Amino acid sequence: MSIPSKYEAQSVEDQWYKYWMENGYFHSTPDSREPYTIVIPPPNVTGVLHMGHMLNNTLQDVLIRRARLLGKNACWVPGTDHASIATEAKVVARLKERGIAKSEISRDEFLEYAWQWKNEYGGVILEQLKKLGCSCDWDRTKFTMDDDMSASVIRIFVELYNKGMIYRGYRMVNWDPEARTTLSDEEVIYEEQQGLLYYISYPVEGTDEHLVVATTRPETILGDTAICIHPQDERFAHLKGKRAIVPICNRSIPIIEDEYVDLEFGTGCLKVTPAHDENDKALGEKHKLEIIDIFNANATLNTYGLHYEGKDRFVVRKEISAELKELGLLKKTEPYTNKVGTSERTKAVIEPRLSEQWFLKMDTLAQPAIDAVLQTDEVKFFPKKFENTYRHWMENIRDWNISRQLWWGQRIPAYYYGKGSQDYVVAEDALQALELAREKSGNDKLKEIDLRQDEDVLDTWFSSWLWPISVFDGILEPENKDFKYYYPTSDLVTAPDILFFWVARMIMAGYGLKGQKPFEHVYLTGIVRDKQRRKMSKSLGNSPDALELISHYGADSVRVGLMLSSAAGNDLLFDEALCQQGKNFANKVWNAFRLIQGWEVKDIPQSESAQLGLEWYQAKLAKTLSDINDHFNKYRISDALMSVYKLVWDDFCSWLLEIVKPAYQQPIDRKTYNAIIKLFEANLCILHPFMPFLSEEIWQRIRKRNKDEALIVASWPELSLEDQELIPEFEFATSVISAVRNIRKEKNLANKEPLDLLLIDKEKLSQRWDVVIKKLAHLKNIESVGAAVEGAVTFRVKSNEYFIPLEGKLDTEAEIKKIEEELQYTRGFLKSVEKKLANERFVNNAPEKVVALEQKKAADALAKIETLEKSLASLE
RNA sequence: GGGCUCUUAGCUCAGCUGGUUCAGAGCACCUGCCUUACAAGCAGGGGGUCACUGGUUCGAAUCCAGUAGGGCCCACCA
Repeated sequence: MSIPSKYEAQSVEDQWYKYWMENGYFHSTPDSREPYTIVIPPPNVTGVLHMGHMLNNTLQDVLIRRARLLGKNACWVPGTDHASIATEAKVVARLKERGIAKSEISRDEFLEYAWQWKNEYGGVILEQLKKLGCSCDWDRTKFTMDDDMSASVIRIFVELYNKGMIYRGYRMVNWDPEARTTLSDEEVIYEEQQGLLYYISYPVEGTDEHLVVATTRPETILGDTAICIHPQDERFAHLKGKRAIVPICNRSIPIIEDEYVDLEFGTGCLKVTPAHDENDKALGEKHKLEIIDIFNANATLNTYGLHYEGKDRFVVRKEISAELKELGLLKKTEPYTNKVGTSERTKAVIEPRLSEQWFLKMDTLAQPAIDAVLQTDEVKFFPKKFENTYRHWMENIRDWNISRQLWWGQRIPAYYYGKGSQDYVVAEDALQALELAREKSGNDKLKEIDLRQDEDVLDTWFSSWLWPISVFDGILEPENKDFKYYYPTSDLVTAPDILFFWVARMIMAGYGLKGQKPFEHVYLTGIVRDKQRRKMSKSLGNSPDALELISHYGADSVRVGLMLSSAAGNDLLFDEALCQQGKNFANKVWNAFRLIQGWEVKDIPQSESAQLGLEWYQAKLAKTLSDINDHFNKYRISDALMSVYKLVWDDFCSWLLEIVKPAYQQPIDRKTYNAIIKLFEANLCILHPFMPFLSEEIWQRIRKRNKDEALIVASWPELSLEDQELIPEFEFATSVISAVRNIRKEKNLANKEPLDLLLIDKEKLSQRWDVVIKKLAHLKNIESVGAAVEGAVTFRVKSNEYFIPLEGKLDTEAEIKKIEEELQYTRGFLKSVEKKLANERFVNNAPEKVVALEQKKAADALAKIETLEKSLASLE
């Protein structure tokens, strides 16, 4: 049977995924084992796999696969998010393509379209995760708008309302005129924008004076209801109590005084537009000003816009400034950069708008969530630095606007029965609502038809914040087996940009609703960027197609590429070369398999070198394994991978296999062979979380397996840390080997030309390594001698001096030079050490151990100098 | 404006409570090799005043202060 010399990922990956699925290895049910649970950060149901998902989900899969190998009951719950605003926007756009406007159809019709669309295209991303190798428990797949999930959301809304934590408020909110909905503060992104500061002149009533006001938004003058000056501002003192005329609409407005005004900024005069600015609204309330809202929902002007009615705010900005200029009321403009709020989803410029919305009180929810992270450490962040960010936000938290003027989502379960502002009830369904309404109104004759349910839906995050609870049905059935077993979950892996949106809120929900943390560890990934540090995004077009990468390099290689440079919390500068590195590694492992697979096994005695090599590798594996476990415990995933990488490539392939490898066409002894297979299996097991397909493929082929055996459910190796002294011994041996190789290269000697190695052995190191050195350095013979050998090339490892007799090829001058250089360095080194030791304060203050070490350094250096001087003498 | 954080080899990063695991790793680079597991490879090698300036200390990449320059988060100055 011939095995291809290149590993072909494409031909095996799908097959193994299918095999794992068919055997139910991803599926988890409660049992006596310790649970290990991850809930996926649910991607948008209409989303497609991008690099961020790949990073994020590879990390989760690495963790979940390792937990499975460690014998835990690993459960990774997948699912998708309904993403109300994003999905609704997509559905609206699609309807538009078909010539249907949202305004023309009913809510029910719209929802029907939306569901249809969701069912057709939704969940593509989950299929893509399978290509990546994600071992999710697909039987548990959830969608945030599944019936039970929605029912959970509604129940929590009612519960919180009844506790008085949810209230309605007429507030200034962030209005997205494109999506025509409000947004929470977190969904607004402030961007620096180059704009203009317009200086507009307002005539003062009854005088021929003018007041000049600086504004970035001239179109809002039509909503002005006051001009504000600073009470101490002498420039305007004479205008106190007077009124000004708003240009164009010629409305008379009061000139008010307030210390809020910054004397230094602009002209020291502020126009007040309570309907369109948070601060102005506050001023308006304080001074009892009229509120004039000049905008429609889509940010065109309404009737207050006069001749601008129906025109967009930005169009009006241009036109109105032109008109003002014509009227001679636009004194000047100057360039000005300010931060403009934009919608995270639609990128539209946010319009502050006054409206009736639902809010969730956050202060009581926040406190236990702050304590859990910062006091009790019940929830731990990796990396820790995000705890500061978290604290900052949590301590300044504001009430959460949870209503959205959309249709796609959980409809707010508030039912109105009358015209009064308090004529409503909140209930899980219409029937209960009716009962409550009758009670509250005292009107027994109310019928279901008299009830009008609130038109708004809930913010998407109002369902996601329940995710770790609701996926296990912990809200509707709090005592169910799954919830009690899997909750709280173990690890959460997510990007830091949703720390507030999601992570913080889940922690609040966990404590607030269940009195328990939702997860123990939060691993915050970096953001995937391109080589120029730009965030990878669809619009920039700098993001490679995830599936193309997989089909080109294989899922394992892409996973390795991502994991190699993904220190927690550090941005990942993605470069396809990383995938190539992964692919090279896959091939390396594959070829190790090919080598071993090709050996003929015979019952012959084991060689000394093989035995020694195996003992050493055992020790090395144990050490590396403990390093790897330590890395995992600290969530240093890329370090863990690098340790595996070096273990397999350097220690296993480059050293061990070379040590035990039989000569060409020679058989290998059974004992060594069996040991190698076992060690290879251990390597594959450690490698499996990172490269599940390749490792399973080789593991299954390397020896005969029963039907119910699979690497995915094998056991993580456990090794004792004995015989660790073999490691430094081996390092000594490899130094000798490298030195010989070096001389071969310098002297241009063929690799396999047998050489003699003589040495003056001062290190008292066990000579048992000679067999290994002999084999790997291609030596005829290793022999101890009493004195320096003439006519030989020399090198030193620690205090040992080695000679390779090379008559004819010896360049005495070069040899002398080499020794002199080494001598010079060693003397310099000795001098610095002696200087340190001569320093009384050092000797008196430094710990004994450190002083002893320095003394040893000095002694070693002295010995080496002596050796070098002797060699030099013999050459000259 | 407030808070947090970073600056170590060409690139990406390790270096925990100051002292031989202190100057490291991977990649890239350079030089030999198509040596029957692997050229997606093997062997060898060259790269760094640890951002700058002071301080503490017997001793600083590591602790402290300041300077310069990045990054992130928060914040309503028109």
